[in-house]
Amino acid sequence: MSSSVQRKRIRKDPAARRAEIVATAAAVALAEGLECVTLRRIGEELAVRPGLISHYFPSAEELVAEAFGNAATAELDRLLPAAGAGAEGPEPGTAPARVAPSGTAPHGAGAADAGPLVRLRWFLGRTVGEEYDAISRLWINARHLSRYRPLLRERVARQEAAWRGRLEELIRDGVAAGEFRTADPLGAAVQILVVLDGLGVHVNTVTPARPAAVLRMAHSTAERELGLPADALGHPESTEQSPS
Amino acid sequence: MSSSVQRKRIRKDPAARRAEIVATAAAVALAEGLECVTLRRIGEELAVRPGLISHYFPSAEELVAEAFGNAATAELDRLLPAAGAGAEGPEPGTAPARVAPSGTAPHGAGAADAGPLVRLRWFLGRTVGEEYDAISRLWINARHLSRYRPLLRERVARQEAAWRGRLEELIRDGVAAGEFRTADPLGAAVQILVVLDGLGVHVNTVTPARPAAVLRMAHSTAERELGLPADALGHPESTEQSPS
DNA sequence: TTGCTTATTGGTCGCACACTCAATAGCATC
DNA sequence: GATGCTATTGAGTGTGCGACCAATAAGCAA
Repeated sequence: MSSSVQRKRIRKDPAARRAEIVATAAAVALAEGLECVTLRRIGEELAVRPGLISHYFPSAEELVAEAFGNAATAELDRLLPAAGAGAEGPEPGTAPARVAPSGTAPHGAGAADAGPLVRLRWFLGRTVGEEYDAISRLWINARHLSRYRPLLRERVARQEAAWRGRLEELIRDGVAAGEFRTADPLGAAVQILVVLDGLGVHVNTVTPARPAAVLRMAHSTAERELGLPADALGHPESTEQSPS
Repeated sequence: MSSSVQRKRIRKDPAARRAEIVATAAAVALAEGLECVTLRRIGEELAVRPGLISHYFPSAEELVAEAFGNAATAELDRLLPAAGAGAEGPEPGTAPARVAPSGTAPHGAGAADAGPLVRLRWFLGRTVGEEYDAISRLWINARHLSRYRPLLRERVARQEAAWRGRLEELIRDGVAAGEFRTADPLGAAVQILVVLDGLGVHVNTVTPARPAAVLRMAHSTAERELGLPADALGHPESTEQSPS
């Protein structure tokens, strides 16, 4: 009954099909790496011929860049939602397709309507642990591949700017609310991100267990740069549920 | 006179040939990336058939891992020479072939016989600027590729340990000499390296100019962790010759 | 000089990739 | 129900890769 391949063509709306392709590519990129985003792979994933993918993306590199941009944007929105971005969502229907946020909705401590300090603590708490590993892997992947792929390089630069901007905005909010104290919100944001990058590069390697001081580097950098008392941002493990 | 290909076989000592292959692979890895280390590419570089390369390296992955290890070791020795490693060199002739250190011999400020503080300042001074970019690129490359290549992953872990150990040793020397003050030399070393990694991941992307505070992050981390006064380690650009 | 070991060649195979393009068939519209 | 647009297929091209192996010749030893 199921031995013959399905020959039935499913003809879809170009915009919807394109969105579907991008979403699939983003998922593959996040889970397996950008080099697995190939015409064949994505075509197979969607039960569609490779030629169709190249119909929507004349060059494969475009798809790869789009996949990265999509995945990174989704993760940024999940980890560091823009202030005031509640459940309503801006411009429903108009927004380009994005990979579905994996499970954990930012409802509660990380919600965009909480205070800057709480939001920052929540963000930093999410940047340690296995949950963040896939994102670290994606960034390393993209940063390396940027060496050879101009289009991807540009997308990486744009995402960098987005993450930097989002964090800077959070810091400005905190300064305005009197929770943070810094003369250079952008500089503080960059420093925190540099430390996060440095902490994240080891995901693909087996690294000896790190002391708490190292695991807390992003936290202590933020505390120092934002004029917060030590431990104001919590400990990496204390924000999470207790390990089984 | 030179139209016909050279058919003359040059038969070399296996050890020498192997060393030659590794050195070439390391150079290609450093200059163009680990994915350019292929049987064909290295064979062409040495005017030799690809089959010969696989004769010495049954799996291509082994060669890639070896190339990385070789390049990284050479760079470590150049940037952070082991204390007491002067011109004599340990066990001459026995050491495996390494890519030739590129020009700048560590004679002077960075020499292994200088004091720990001077050596550290020299090292940090070398980690900013275009000179270090190739090394940053290599590390990102290797860290990403480690995701798919177990042999390389292990080599990366070994190199990480080597860099960490070398820096820790330098710090211990400094503590013993009364120049540094820390209760946890290893922790300090790791923190400095994390910051360096974080600063280095952007080499393949166009990034907006960074403020001095960011460029000095490794310096200030070291000063903080080693109980040094601010600016004790100099400024990134002041250690170098003046730009033209 | 002769012989022998083995470093080196030349060729082949299978695989995965991006890219091209004429032919085909869904599906909305009339 | 017929028609036309176009999303989708199928088939084929060329490239580069690692791996494999029998044949060959370089250079050392007898």
